[in-house]
This record gives sequence, structure tokens and C-alpha cells, in this order.
Amino acid sequence: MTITLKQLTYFKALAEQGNFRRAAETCFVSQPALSVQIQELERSLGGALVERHARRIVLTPLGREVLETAHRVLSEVAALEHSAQNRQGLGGVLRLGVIPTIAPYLLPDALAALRASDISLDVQITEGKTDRVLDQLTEGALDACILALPTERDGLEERPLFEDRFLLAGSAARMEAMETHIRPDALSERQILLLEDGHCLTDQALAVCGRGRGHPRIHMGASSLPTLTRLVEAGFGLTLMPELAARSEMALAPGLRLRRFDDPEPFRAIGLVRRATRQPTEWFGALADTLETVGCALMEDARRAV
Amino acid sequence: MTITLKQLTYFKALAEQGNFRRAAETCFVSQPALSVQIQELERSLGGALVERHARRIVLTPLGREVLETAHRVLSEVAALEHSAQNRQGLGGVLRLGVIPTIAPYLLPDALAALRASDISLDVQITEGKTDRVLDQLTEGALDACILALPTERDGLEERPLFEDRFLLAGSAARMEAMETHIRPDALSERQILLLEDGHCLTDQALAVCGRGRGHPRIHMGASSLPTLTRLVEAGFGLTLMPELAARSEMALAPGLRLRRFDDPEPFRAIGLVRRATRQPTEWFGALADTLETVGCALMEDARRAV
DNA sequence: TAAAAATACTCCATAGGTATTTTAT
DNA sequence: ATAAAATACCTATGGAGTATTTTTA
Repeated sequence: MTITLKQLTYFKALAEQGNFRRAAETCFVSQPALSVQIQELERSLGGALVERHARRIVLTPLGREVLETAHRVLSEVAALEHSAQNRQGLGGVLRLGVIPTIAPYLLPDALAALRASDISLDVQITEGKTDRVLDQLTEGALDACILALPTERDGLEERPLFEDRFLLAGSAARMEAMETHIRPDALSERQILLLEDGHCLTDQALAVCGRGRGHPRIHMGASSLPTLTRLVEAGFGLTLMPELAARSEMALAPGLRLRRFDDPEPFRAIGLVRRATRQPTEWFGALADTLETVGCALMEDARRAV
Repeated sequence: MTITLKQLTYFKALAEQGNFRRAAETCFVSQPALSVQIQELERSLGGALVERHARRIVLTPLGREVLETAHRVLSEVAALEHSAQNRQGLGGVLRLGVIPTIAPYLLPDALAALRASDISLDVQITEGKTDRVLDQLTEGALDACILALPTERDGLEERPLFEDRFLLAGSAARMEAMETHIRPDALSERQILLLEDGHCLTDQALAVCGRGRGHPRIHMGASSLPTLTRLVEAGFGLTLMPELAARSEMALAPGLRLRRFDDPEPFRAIGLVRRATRQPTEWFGALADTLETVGCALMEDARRAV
């Protein structure tokens, strides 16, 4: 009626052994059991697979063709079963969404660390703003996201990784004109440049500077952090620079000056998010641990530098 | 414990439907039946394949990987089952052995006829002398052979196809010196050129000429019929030319002359041979019928020509 | 509360085993 | 006569069904 893997397994053994009895032995079943399954397979395929002779069997043309398919199918399934054992972490590709103000600064180190770690998982990165990657995560198009917490969405599980503090960034001239001690909410919003709408960093910066104080005057809607950095370097205003991005941005904008805020320093919480599910997922914890280690190390470096 | 095609089928349906109940419906089983098989598959693979959410499911990375394999495996098996229906004649490649004194003369027409016929079978030709192809047939390395009957071996089934009569061939000078009516056994053996040992044609020619009359004097052990033809054309003696080869050989050796023997003309019986097996083999009869038709047509032509 | 999946339990189909017959050399 | 595969028959595993519970949104 229907072809089964068992039938294909028995048939492969029969073709290899050339004899029903020996084939049955290698399959650890009785000879009639194997005979019946071969007959069943022949009935399904509508033709003989082997010529039965007194001392041996010979494959028919159909049998040879079926044998090839059987080989392919069985090896595919065997690979599946085998991968179940040898799998550390998980099989397959983990689709990871990362927001643009994190991706270029965290991923180089993070991917290197993942590659080196025991959890051998392939990662496929999707870069997108918070809402977009969270939508994809919810739909099932992504497996996890790295972004600023909290997400404030239902059905998601958040795991904090590290704190990314904000530094004040400006041109040398502007920064020298500043007083020594700066409190974030003392910044006049008119001085602050922000990324274009949609970047969570924009909202966070507004929150840090105390939105309530007056109407924000966003001079430029820069589309990326490097662009924003260049504008600030050129003296068009100040901005809040995440520590995470500091080293890279300084390398590209030598005229930029950074200054730490007084304690308590404002920060964004970087976290890993996945769909909430009751069943434990091996890879999530391991991935988060690795990212946490990498992220904290980067923060250490940043604190030594500024 | 072991992966089954049923599990893969159910899993594929689940991935497509995104929901256990609908997947179960498309498989025409109850929801618990499908649930259990999915759990079984997950147990075999040692990891979750789907995340269970309230209104839908999402594949895990492992699930996506398994789904790809499942697609490949199921489509291979489906192709097998499907080919069982659409198969005319047989599937696969028929390995056909043919002796050298038949192959080049019969095969061009025969293969064309097979290609045109409804029995769509791929044929792979092995050319070799009688003993060699029969050994391969017995071993199972060939499925059938075209050669001169009888084979006089056990375990083989012979099917006569057509009679290939022998013509007397010689140079123009020699043939003009011959009397009008020739009886085969009247030929002096010393005039006759034969192929080298191993060709059945050699034995047949000796039998035709009445071996008992005296010691055969084989002037040349030619390795192929075309070679033999050239020697004869050059006047080195006479030979027996199978009607089957006559047309081709005449084209290559314009100086050659052919003469029919008086009735009863000597001939070799061309037949198709396979391993004897009690189970009926669809292709054998169909193949034999086609070959018989082609062979008889060639014989008709030959008789009109000489 | 409603919808979906998991669990519990029962039943039956079928794969497998033993004993035997049939077939081919 | 012997060796191998097919057949007959019985048993037991496990896949599927119904009813129910659990879970999550």
C-alpha cells in the first residue's frame, strides 16, 4: 500500500547480501519478515525488484533504480538521526535580528566568539530597526533579536545582556566650552542632534535629556550613527554616543570629543529577545551567555578608553 | 526510536498548515495521532521541531532543517510511487549484451525502433563474444543478450528472433570461377577464411562447411567481420557472410561478390536470451517482439538485394 | 472563556516470529 | 536431497480513535 523506510532498509540489505536469509540476519529479523516486506514493496511499485534464483538473487532493472533511490533516502534519514547525536547547541541556521545601532559594533566580536564557542550554530543576521525586527520575530521569520530593552510587547521573553552607557559627544570646540560636570537632564535639547525617527536610540536620547523640559528641536534626522557622528564632529551640535559605538566612531571621526556623564550615568539596556515558549530552548541561554560576555568585555574596554 | 516516513509526512503537513488540527485533517487522521507522531519524531531527533503557541506554531531552527530533509526524502519516495504508475515496460536501464557479428548491423535499426516504441526503456549495450556476454548474463551484470542460438547453457531462457542466412562471399574473380549451383558442404575448406577463435561465427561456418570432410585450413584469424571482408575482397579466399551484415559490408567492400546457396540455405538462428526465472518479465517479451520485427525486416531487405 | 494541544485509555491493524510447504538445483 | 524462499498462522507491538485534561491568550 505505502512504501516505508523499513521496506527500503530491508531491500538495501537484500541487494547488498544477495540472499534473503543473510539480509534478514543483518536486519536482525527473521527471513519471512524480510520476504514479506520485500513483496510488499514490490506490490507498491508494481513490479519485481529481484529475480529469485536457487543460490542467489539478481536485481531487475527496476530493482537497480529503486536501490539508488533507497540509498539516497536512507542516507538522508541516517544523516538526520546522526545529526541528532552530534548536534551541540542546535542544528540549522539561527536567524538573528539586530538593530543598526548595535549590529556593526557588537557583531564582529560576537560572531567571532560564537564561532569559537562550543555551540556550533550558523547565524544569519537581519539588520533592522526595533519595530521591524520585532515584527519579524513575532511572525516567526526570526528566532531572536538583539536590541534595547524593554520591548514592551506581549509574548516575548527578554534576557538582559549588558548596559550600554551614553557618552556626550561633540566637536573639540563645543566640548571645551562645556562645564566640567554635566548632568544629562541639564542639556538643552536644542543642542542635541538625533537619529531620524524609528531608531529607538532617538527615543532613548530624548528620555535621557528630559523631554518634559521643553520642545525638542531635532536639527537633523541622520539615518545612521556614522552620519550623525560626522555632523557632530563638524560642529552642528552635540549627541549622545553609546559606549558600544564609541571606539569605532572615534576612529572615523578624529575631531570628535567624548565626555562621561556624572553618576548615575544614563544607559540603554541591551538584551536578547525571543518568543516566549514554555519549552526550554537550549540555544537561547548559551547564545545569551556568549553575547553577555562579549558585550561586557567591550564595555570594559570603553570605560578604560574614556 | 526510529524515524518513519509517516512522521516526516505529518511534520511536513504541520509545517505547511501551521497548526496541529488542520495538519491532522489534511493527513486524514485525528489530532492526537498527529501530535504523538510529532513528539515521537522530536524524541528521535533530540530536540523540539516546533514552538507551540496558542494560535499557531513556529518552526525551530532544527525544525527548518528537518523540514528541508523531509521535503527531499518525501519527494524522492513520491517519485518512486509515481513512477510505478507511469512506468511502461520498466523503469531503469536495461543492460543488453550483443555479439560483435550482430551488434553493428542490427542495433542501429533496433535502437531506433525501441526508442519509437511504447516500451520506453533505456538500453545500455555491451559488445562481446558469446562466452563473455553469457558469463556476464549469468553473473547478473547483463539483463539479456542477443546472439546466435543455441547457447547450450543451463539456467537461461532462449527466445528465437529470426534466421540469419549465410551467403558465400568472394572477390569478383573467384566468384566468377564458381559453378552456378553451390552446396555448402561442397565447399573445400581450404578456400574458406574465418574469424579468429572465440567468435561463434567461426564454429558455425565450420559446421556449415562440413567439418568432417578434412582438416580445416584457416588462412587468417581475422578479428572482425570488416577485416575479414577486406581480405576476401582482396582475393585471399572465400567466406560465409551473414545476410545481416551483407549490406553494410558490401558498401565498404565494393569489389566483393555475394552468392546465395541453394535451398536449404544454411543459417544461424539469432535469439534473445535471459536468465531463466519463473516470474514473468514484462520487458522480455516486448523487447523480443521489437527485435524480431526489426530483424525480419532487415532479412527481407537482404533477400531482395541478393 | 475559548481554542488548541497533550494525555489517558482502548482497540485494531500489521509487523514479526515459528512452523511448514514449495521450489530449484 | 538440500538449501532457500514463500506461505500459514499466531502473537504482540504500536498507531489511531474517543474522551478528557491542561494550557495559553
